[in-house]
Amino acid sequence: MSRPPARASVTTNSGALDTLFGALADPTRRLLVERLLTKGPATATVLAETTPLTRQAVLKHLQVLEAAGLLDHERVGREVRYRVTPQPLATAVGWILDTADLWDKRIDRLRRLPT
Amino acid sequence: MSRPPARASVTTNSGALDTLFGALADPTRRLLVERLLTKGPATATVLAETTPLTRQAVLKHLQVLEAAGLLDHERVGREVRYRVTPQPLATAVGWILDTADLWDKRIDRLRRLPT
DNA sequence: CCTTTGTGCAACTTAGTGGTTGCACCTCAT
DNA sequence: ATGAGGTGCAACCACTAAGTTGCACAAAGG
Repeated sequence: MSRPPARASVTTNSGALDTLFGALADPTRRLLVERLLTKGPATATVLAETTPLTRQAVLKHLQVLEAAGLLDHERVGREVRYRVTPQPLATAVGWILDTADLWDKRIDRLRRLPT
Repeated sequence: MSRPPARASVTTNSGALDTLFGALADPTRRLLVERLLTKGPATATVLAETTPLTRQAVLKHLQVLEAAGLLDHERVGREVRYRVTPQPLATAVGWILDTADLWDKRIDRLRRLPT
């Protein structure tokens, strides 16, 4: 028999947080987000100049960020300009705060235990 | 010449956030964290019973979480009990809030542009 | 002491990720 | 019309990640 490799996800309501945290897990991607926030929208080619990476690599990162909802793009002439859409960050904070809340409840429950 | 594959990270001050967000990017791991928070500390074997996964797989996840600083463990008899240490979550929120702050500044800067 | 229950470690498989290269295609300016 | 700059797509490679299996070792309890 031997249970077949179970690579499927365990939790059901997971997708969004997966891609979101996954996108933020890479330093290059966080850098790109910060870069886009401080210096404003830019194209993949321009962004690539500021990193040791190829345009293609940067582009892939931008696509990951966009899939996570953190970016969107707009075509101008022959350029494609990427821009930050930081509202999904609220989702991440949401989960973290909920989790922290669980922790608080737990502390609380422990506190009211009879010693 | 052909630039050799550059797999090194781009940003320098990255490690902690990398492992942290990376740890949170997996639904099983988030589930384990929540599980440990609601039901209290537990061993890998017990946790494995509540998932379709092997003990070994669960153990690996626990180790990833621990490497991210979200867990620690304590040996009792022949058991090893894992427990949540949620203070690194503050780090994650920290980065997100800083980033959101950049965004706010940007909005602000745009707002005070002459139209 | 011996059996049971739990942990620890290593090898292996498969899929995913981060990166490169090469080339085709579109847009703008001369 | 043609050349140059920018984008898009696909193939490919190396490494990591998520899972499995198998087995050896440690601690409790009869």
